[in-house]
Amino acid sequence: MSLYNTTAIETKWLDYWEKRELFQGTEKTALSVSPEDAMFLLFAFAYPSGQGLHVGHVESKTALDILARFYRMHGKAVFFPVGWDAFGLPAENYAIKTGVPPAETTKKAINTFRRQIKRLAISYDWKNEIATSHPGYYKWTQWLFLQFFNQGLAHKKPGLVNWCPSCQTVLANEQVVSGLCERCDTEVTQKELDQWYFKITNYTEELISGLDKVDWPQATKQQQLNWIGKKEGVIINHQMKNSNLQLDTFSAYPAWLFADTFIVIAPEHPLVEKMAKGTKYETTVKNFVEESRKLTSKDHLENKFEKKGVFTGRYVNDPFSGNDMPVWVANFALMDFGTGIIRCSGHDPRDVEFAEKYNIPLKEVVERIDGIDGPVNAHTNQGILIDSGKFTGKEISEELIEDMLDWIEEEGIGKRETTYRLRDWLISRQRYWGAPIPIVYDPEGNPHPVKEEHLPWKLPEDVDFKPTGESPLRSSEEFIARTEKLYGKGWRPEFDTMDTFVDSSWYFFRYTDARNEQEFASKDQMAAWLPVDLYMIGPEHIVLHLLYARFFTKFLRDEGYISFDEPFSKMRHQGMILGPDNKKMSKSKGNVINPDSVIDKFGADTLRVYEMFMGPLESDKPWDVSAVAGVFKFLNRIHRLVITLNQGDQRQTPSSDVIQALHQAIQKTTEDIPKLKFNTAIAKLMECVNTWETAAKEGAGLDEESAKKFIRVLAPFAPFLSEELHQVLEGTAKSNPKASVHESSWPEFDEELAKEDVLSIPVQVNGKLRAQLSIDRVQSEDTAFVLEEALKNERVQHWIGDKKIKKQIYVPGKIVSLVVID
RNA sequence: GCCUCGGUGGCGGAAUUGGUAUACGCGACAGACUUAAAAUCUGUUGGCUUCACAGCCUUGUGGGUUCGAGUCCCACCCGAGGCACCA
Repeated sequence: MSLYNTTAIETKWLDYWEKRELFQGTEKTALSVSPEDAMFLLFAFAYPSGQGLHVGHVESKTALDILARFYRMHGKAVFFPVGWDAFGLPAENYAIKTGVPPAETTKKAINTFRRQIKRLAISYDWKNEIATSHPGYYKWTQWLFLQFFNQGLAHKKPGLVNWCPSCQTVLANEQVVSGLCERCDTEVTQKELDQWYFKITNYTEELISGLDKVDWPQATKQQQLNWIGKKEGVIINHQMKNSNLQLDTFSAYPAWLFADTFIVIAPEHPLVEKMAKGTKYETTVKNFVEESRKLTSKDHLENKFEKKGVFTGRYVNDPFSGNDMPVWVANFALMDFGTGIIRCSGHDPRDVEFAEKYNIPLKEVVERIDGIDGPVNAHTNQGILIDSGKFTGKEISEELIEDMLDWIEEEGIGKRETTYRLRDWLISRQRYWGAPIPIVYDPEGNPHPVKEEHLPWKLPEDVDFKPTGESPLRSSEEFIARTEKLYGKGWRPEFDTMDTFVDSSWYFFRYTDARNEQEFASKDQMAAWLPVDLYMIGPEHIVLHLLYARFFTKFLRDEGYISFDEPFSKMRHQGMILGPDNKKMSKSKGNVINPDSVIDKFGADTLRVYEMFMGPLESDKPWDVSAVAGVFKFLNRIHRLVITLNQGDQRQTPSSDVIQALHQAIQKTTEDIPKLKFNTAIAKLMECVNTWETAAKEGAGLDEESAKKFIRVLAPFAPFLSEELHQVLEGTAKSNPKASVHESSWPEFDEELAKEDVLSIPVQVNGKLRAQLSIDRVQSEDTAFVLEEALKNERVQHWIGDKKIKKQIYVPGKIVSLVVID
């Protein structure tokens, strides 16, 4: 038996769909249906890398494509757009090496992706395609920047920033991973620079509470919360002796405040220099600060267990004990947590380690009640307070802590405070291939927004790509001349470009109205489609992109453009597809599977069905070369069954078995597809084919009408084969093709036909399975009858013997359970 | 250390949310067709005991609840990911 010709079928129907412009230009279709029938399916748009499509892209794109086709067959309006996160470093780095402009490389890469995606029959709406590097797109990225600027949410400030010496640019906190640059793994250093920031921290509380409104994986929500890092505690004010300086400390464990005996301050803290000035410790302190500034974040991590510090020569008054507390500069105090200053006690193992090293006296104020040795710490924070002023003798509890905080506030010693890990978003990048920040400076150096009529504020082309540590745009004569011509002599443009995460924070708005030249998107179009019904995104984008996109959404709501406040109602992540060796695919390991070569060998349908059949969408799964061939076999069996059905005069009268299998398959796919459980849906289709094949051998396979239903259910998974078979059955495959199978409607299933006629009811005696009863479905409702049948059963009788039946249970249609006693 | 998700045959995985554990696929073994191989087709396939009928065991480990637990509860072990000198 020969195999069907995948290439011939696929080119034929691809061509036909393209001519028909199937599912293209769908942006207005939401207007003709009720809002709940408008589905916006969003794939996290990709960076068009020179490597082309990999099998991981295929998985998530296919999953969404199946949903798109499924919902269209249900008469819903589906919006399934495509675009490119086209600005970014790889194209620029390539330009540095070869001199080829990023615009060219990017265009080429997009063309490759487009060809590969079309081959897969992903039913994207190509008429609404976008690319962030297109002036028609970044004009609005810049316009949005100006809205933030006008509202005071984009501002320039000096500060210590993360600097990647290899990429020659600053990085956001989010782009530094364990002290290394997220992209190139170079050690990140600190640098003092004037940079642009977005005030995402204005929305911190809302970024937390909004998570309750969305259907996202729990782990994703948790990671966002970790990143925001909310922590409640108390700020205590301290007056410095012989000085007008005041030190504020942050404490998350107020029960120990009476135990604190000394204070440490972070080396980067601006007060360090001031307090040491004029004391005999000035030089020691200065040297220590210098030394720690030189450390990269990675050094810092590697030295993490060695605590170092120096005394500043200063004391503060302790509002709790009334004693003097020495102030130390220490490397374990972090500038970006709390206030950068800590009160230290014998209850924190870290403080203890430091104090013992430098012989600083320690104190404890909690008497343990759990009988364990050693001081009470953060994990065993219970016991009775001793030597704690008016709180002595009280047991630590939530109420006690509230009382202490009330007292602290009444006494004016300090006040309740919540700190966050989240910082404002640094968006300046000293790179070429990004959207220019639309700001110009007057001769005095004051920033002014670029006028709206000058947008898009175009990225100049006459630049030198070689990295110098300064923005490449500085080398553009055209850029400077343009600014002077439009704004006056002595004016100069901002030379930095925006972080590419700015581009991707609003692309889903643009999709809804991609060709609008008057607005970033019209309110009507956004209201018609948004929020996104399902967002499919890799787990690697959980923190950065999602946080930023949510921030943009909340801002645009406050500006009155939209009325919702969370952009992605439902989100799911695809798992990673691993190499056959169960390891992450990588060129160096030589375990990369190329989707093009799989298509060449087995066709796009096999690739799609295999990837959906591998296992649950969200889990990581290894590639199995022979299982791919198994899927191809499955599709060939379908092809054979349908082709022989249409040949000769062997008209089949389907057996009840095969009709039942068909209705079960329709039912299962109807239920599983919206739940993204594609693997079990396909398993059911396979079972149906198994039954069909057996029945067909006896002349009792599916009739033509039933076969057509099967093909329609198969269509979202295997769009090419199902189109071919659909047109074969319509008699239109060779010439004059008719309406596509993908325009047909989803078949209904008959629940009665899907049910088994005779049920096999298991009987348990004392919890052990002892017999199977065959009961007619109608009779299975009759409890008395089934129990009687069970007791009559020979095997059941054998296990009961002459023992007494204590209890008998029948769960209709499921199981009989008998309990006997000796 | 904290948070999250997991642990089921040789492998990928299924199990209607407390009701026949191992669906479906891969692999393996045996057979048919063939000079032979490939392809295709047919059977068998969790473990142990048994000539067989059949019985016992089995969802990381140990307890518990229940007529009944992969599923619920408690304790622990292992793996993956995230956060972390976080006061």
